[in-house]
Amino acid sequence: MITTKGRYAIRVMLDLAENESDNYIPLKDIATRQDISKKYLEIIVKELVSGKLIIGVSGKGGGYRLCRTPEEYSIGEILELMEGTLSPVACLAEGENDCPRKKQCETLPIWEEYDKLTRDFFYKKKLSDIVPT
Amino acid sequence: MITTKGRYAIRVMLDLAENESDNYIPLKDIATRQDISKKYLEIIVKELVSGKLIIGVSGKGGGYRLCRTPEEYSIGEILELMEGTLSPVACLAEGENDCPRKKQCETLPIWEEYDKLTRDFFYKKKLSDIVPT
DNA sequence: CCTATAACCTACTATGTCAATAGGTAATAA
DNA sequence: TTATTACCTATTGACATAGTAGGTTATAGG
Repeated sequence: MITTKGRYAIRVMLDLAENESDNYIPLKDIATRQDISKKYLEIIVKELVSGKLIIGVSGKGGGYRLCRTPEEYSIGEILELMEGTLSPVACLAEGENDCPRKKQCETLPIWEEYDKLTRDFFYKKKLSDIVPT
Repeated sequence: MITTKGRYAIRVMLDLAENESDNYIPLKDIATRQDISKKYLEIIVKELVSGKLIIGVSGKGGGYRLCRTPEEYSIGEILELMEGTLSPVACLAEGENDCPRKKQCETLPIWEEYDKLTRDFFYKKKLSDIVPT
């Protein structure tokens, strides 16, 4: 299940997209607009920064800013960064391909199919598809 | 994320479908064939029984048996029974429709779309689609 | 230089879920 | 009466989630 971290991250990215300008946007403003604890958002934006999805600048006049246009962000990459994996089943998540029953497993094809469905859906969906025009 | 309970439940159902006969199938046999702890499977089949997906009979010669044909079981209903919900996001799970931001939430449509995608996928997929013919 | 503002950093914690295990009781057929 | 089987209650270790708390560093403007 998609957690608050992933969902909040998308809302942060959206907020940045909607309030784009020459200035950096302070987290305080995002927290207020989105009605999410600033402290908790700190954890989330930190990961967005280290994942190179946004840029953060300290000090007065600082804040956060997107480093690409909204069309160039897929929801999938945001979610994958925050959740660690987009896989809806453990046996398909990265680094866990060691199931001894893999060859004989009759259910694996379903999970693979669903996994692909999920990936396609979220990678095709762009940030710009959500921003109101 | 789909848990072992859901995944094991499908394997149990499949095992029952593949080994269908006039006799009831003891859990011990399923556990051996599927290589899953019998103790853990007890929890799972218990829920399958109370959810009316299978029938259990105690005593010698007892065991479990499907109560419909494999064509009549959707993977979705098995998963939904075991996981509690099929919703991939908390805000859409049953009984949690109390998000105060619902009306203004820009991300809700994505979750709804993904939710529908997931439901359609798993409810269209039948147990008989997996059983080797 | 000083101060306000803002990001950044480390640590902690309550709660809950997951994936089992343990040990027993009740039902049924031969 | 005995072997077999489902059924029942309780417990547990490990881990993840959703935060909180409090401090340090960087930067712009006066």
